[in-house]
Amino acid sequence: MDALAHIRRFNRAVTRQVGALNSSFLDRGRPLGSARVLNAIGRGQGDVAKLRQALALDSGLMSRLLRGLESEGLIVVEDDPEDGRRRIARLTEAGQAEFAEYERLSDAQAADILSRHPDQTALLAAMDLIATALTRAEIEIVPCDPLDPRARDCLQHYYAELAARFEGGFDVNLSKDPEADDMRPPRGTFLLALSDGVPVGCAALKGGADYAEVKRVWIAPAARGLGLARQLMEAIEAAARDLGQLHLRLDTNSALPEAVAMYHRFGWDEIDRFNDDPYPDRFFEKRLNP
Amino acid sequence: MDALAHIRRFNRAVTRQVGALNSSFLDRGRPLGSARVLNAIGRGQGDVAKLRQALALDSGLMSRLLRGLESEGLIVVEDDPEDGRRRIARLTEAGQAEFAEYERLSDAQAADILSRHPDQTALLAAMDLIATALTRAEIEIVPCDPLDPRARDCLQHYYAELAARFEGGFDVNLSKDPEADDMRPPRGTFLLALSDGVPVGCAALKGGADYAEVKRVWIAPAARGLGLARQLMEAIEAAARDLGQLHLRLDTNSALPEAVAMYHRFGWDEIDRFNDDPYPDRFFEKRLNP
DNA sequence: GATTATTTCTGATATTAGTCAGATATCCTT
DNA sequence: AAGGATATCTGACTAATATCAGAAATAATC
Repeated sequence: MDALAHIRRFNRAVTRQVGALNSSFLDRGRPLGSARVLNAIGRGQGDVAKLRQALALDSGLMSRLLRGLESEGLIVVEDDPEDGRRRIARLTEAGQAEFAEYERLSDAQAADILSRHPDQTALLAAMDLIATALTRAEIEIVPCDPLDPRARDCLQHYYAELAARFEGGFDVNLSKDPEADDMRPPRGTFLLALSDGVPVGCAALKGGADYAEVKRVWIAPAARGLGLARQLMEAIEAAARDLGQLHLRLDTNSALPEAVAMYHRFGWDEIDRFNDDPYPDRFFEKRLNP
Repeated sequence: MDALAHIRRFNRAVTRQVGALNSSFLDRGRPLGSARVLNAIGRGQGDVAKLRQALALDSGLMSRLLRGLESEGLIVVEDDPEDGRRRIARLTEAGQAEFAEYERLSDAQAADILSRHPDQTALLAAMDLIATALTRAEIEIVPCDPLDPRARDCLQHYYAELAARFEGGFDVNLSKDPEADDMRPPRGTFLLALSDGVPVGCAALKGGADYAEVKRVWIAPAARGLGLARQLMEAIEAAARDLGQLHLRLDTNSALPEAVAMYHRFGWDEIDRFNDDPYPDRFFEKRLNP
């Protein structure tokens, strides 16, 4: 049985699924085009130009769809204060209610899919893997507060993975957990890799007097092998330069050979132990050009 | 991060994917409706009534789409000899060529998706898991020749799994490999579980003089937990009844505890060793009512 | 054999989606 | 300040999709 047969089967299965979702959307009595626009606006895509690009719509069609939603009282379209040519759409109260109904429909469908498999964790992992593969070009790296729930989410996965891979386990309380303030501007930063809003990786820069430390570099299993680590490390270095931190250090562990190999590959120099944290046994530094 | 966010992301990713596939289909200069009908016919859905149901089309629209394809010379629509009201569509030679082109387009896209992830095995496994979950209601169990490539495919997976799970490995040549003839009517049968044409499980009945043996019960990892084993075992028992084999036996191994538990659960009685095959160490039998 | 149901087909019509050309207002660059 | 680029909007048009009503042929049922 060749691989293509499996992909064809997958394509047919999800095509049906998408068709079912679309027709359930039509049950709300609005053509699919309008529904798509309404949902995109509800999801924060208010900028009409971006909206048009995201939905690949002709400007004429877009304009008419907006007029339609406007006359239904679901949206208002206002001039962009920063650019008189552009316009920005936002939901009215009625529009928000309608958007919430679409979200409810979509969530009900999602719950239904989830209920179709006994191993929901495996199903979610499979979905993540596929969604990441399909949207790999669109992973964006954004700064984020280290206490943001999405950041906490990444860190929990990170700690859990360390606990699983270190022989003696891992207790974050025994490690030198950086203060959140050290990972916020102007001292440092915390970066999140987002794929369609879902966090799939993180990395932190912890500011210090003599040097800055790179911490908490983690990539979701579903997103490994896509070159995301390089993107994150480059973003961290760029952030360090912006903050005037040109002397970087980090520590890691031999139990994470792919991390050790990665730092070597990315031009880090291995150095002697520079702290007394009980977990790391490998230490690196890198000096940046201004 | 809750599960629904992950599913929504998956939905968006595959919706885009489906959209891309659809628009690549449009590159062949035929509206999507016609293309869908042509493909359904090519995949064996010739019966116009079933076609209409499968694609959820109005009878008027269906009729016009068929006329369109007919006037393009891609299909011929003939009366159903068994029911004068019904009609049956089939591809002409030109239609088959056109259908093959669509398959090629779809395969090219499939190959492209596959190339987007470094771990293609994991990606395929994830696709299988999802496709199986989405189409679980539509798994069909069909008899099949034991030498059919799809059967060989299942058996290879089966042997590989035994090799991985038995302490000393597994060599099919040391085991009593049933002759293919014993697993064909009228002596026995070989059943395949198909999900949209892809084999996701198998089971064999090997005919014998005193009793028939159930062999080669295997479920693809992606399809486990869906109750497929019960379906297969019930189908095997039904086949045994049809063949007049009311005394069934099987052997298995303690290294496969879920199999042992399953046979107990399905009403099999554990008995003493009844053969000298080196691999099994657990033996079962079941007597069927006629 | 009459009645009812089913299947397909045709005609009429409506809605949705997609395309193109040009008008207008604004922004950007020089 | 002028010219070119960009964003939106409107009008005119085409194609595709969807819906409805009824005709014709056949099957199923009583």
